[in-house]
Amino acid sequence: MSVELTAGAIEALYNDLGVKNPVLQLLNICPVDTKAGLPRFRLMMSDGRHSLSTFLLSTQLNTLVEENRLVPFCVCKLKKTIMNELADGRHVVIVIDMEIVTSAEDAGEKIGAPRPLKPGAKTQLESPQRPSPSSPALSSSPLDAQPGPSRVQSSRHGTGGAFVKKNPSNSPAKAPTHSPAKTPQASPVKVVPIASLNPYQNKWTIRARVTNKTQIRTWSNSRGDGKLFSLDVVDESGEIKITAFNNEAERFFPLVEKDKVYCISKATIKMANKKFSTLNNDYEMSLHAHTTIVPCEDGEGVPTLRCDFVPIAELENREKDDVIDVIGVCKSASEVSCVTTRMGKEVSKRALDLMDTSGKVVTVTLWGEEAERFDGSRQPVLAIRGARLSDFGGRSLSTVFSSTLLVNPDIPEAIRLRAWFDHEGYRLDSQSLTTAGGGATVSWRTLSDLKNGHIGQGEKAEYFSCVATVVYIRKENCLYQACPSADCFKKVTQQQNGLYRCDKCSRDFPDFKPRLLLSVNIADYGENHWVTCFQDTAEVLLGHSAQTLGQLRDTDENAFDEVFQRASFTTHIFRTRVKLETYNDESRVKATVVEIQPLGHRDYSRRLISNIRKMAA
DNA sequence: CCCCCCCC
Repeated sequence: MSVELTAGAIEALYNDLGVKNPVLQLLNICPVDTKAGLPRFRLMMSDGRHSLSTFLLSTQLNTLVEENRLVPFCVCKLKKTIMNELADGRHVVIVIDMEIVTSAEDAGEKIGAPRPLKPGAKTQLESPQRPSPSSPALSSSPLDAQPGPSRVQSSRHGTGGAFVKKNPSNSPAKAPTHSPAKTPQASPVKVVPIASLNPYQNKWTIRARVTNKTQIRTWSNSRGDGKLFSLDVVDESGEIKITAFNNEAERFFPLVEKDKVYCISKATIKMANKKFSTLNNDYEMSLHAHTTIVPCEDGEGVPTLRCDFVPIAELENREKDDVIDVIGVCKSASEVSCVTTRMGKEVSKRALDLMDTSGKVVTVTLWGEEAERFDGSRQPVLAIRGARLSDFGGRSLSTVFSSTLLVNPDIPEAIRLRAWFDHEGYRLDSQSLTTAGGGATVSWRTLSDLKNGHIGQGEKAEYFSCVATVVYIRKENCLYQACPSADCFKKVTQQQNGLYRCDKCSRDFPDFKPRLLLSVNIADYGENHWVTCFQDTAEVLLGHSAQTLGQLRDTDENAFDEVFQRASFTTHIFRTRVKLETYNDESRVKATVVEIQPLGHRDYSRRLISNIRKMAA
């Protein structure tokens, strides 16, 4: 097999001379030390004449590595690259788009006898670990962490050809030069791709489009309080989350609009906390007093959000918690409803059914303001960038904070879907991946599973159902005085003046409402365990409202006791939420009952009864 | 410097 490499392309790429779709051979690939977040890969490429090891693969191409296709000796066509000059003068070629034109097996070996292009100013003394031409080992240290002067000198291996800027005739100049490769000092700071931003460099400007903008939010915790808002921005190389706090929040909030393009410079780049962002970047940005954000006049070239849509039918084969992009016609949308989270917060939600040309439908849940604003009445095409896959009801989707909704976006996929749906899709007998009611995922367990740590050991909450019998209910402190305002369940304290103080609402009330918090010991045939029932489940278990119980306790102690007697030794299905909670380095599994379905006394088995008696004794 | 991905 004969493969033609684009001779001279390495030199051209390095010097940003503009070379179209060069064909290069991969000689080596190694991960760059990114500490956290998505892996990044550094490549050594060859054009048969020269090799260069400062190629950086943009993360959207990581799949090529994961699929084991981008391996040494494969031949690639580089369809889009961006040359980026680091603070120390080294040039990094960021590969935005490429395709593999010849596999490693087919290419078989190194083509030609490429010599390293060594324009860097480092001498051998300064850089003893520099890869030798015969052993193309790459350093896995961060590209930017190494110090180095910013001069550019001619290649030691070259034929006198130097590295120069593009000249008017668009052909490399012949005269050798030692002039700095940096742009003249008078010119503005160079626009760099988002993919090249890192904490070690501070003179940069990015030109990026805003794809998401949050409202201003306030916070208050032990470390202080303040306000903030955040943006997601994108350019052709990647994306990054930007947060503005306090003064900067006030300063920039009115200036920045979604979908517009801005030049942004002088901000802090820090590691992204992947827990809170699904954006494709290891870093995020926060603004400071010297930050500038200027609207960009010629922003047409800056892309809108790029999506990698997963067909709805394909969701069946994806993992729970995968973050995916999806597009479909919104066949139907529920009314907006209000749910109370387990933290006691009220939040709006709306469920949509999305369908695509596979004829499959999936339910997507929107939250908060997004749920309230969404108008599904005209069956719009909805694209969601970064939705999270859940296994509720089989397969369903939910938006998260970093998801972006695009309603009737002006993209080919949306236009195709619209036409398809209006012509034939609308009458198709669609099949949903999400079963109504979601019930298909009940996980039946025993209390031994809980005791032995088979469930409830993860950071994330797990749900299980078990059949168990109430052995004992703690009467002491089962009722507390809760804040009377609608959504607040915080405990109140009575003041000198007789009023009840809620610290959460920062208000005094003339009264409180009694609320239940029951510690219940339940047992099945093998084990027993303490679980907590809050208001709703406690009322089901005891058969009385918290209000009634509060009155009984204060007026008729015997009747109060009898309620607890009657609830003892009843058997139910307990749907229970378990989670490992850590307080002061000590962790324990917290089990909260979220639903109780009575089974009645008849369902005792003999073993169950004897076990329960034993444990109650 | 926050948010902790929410509900069935």
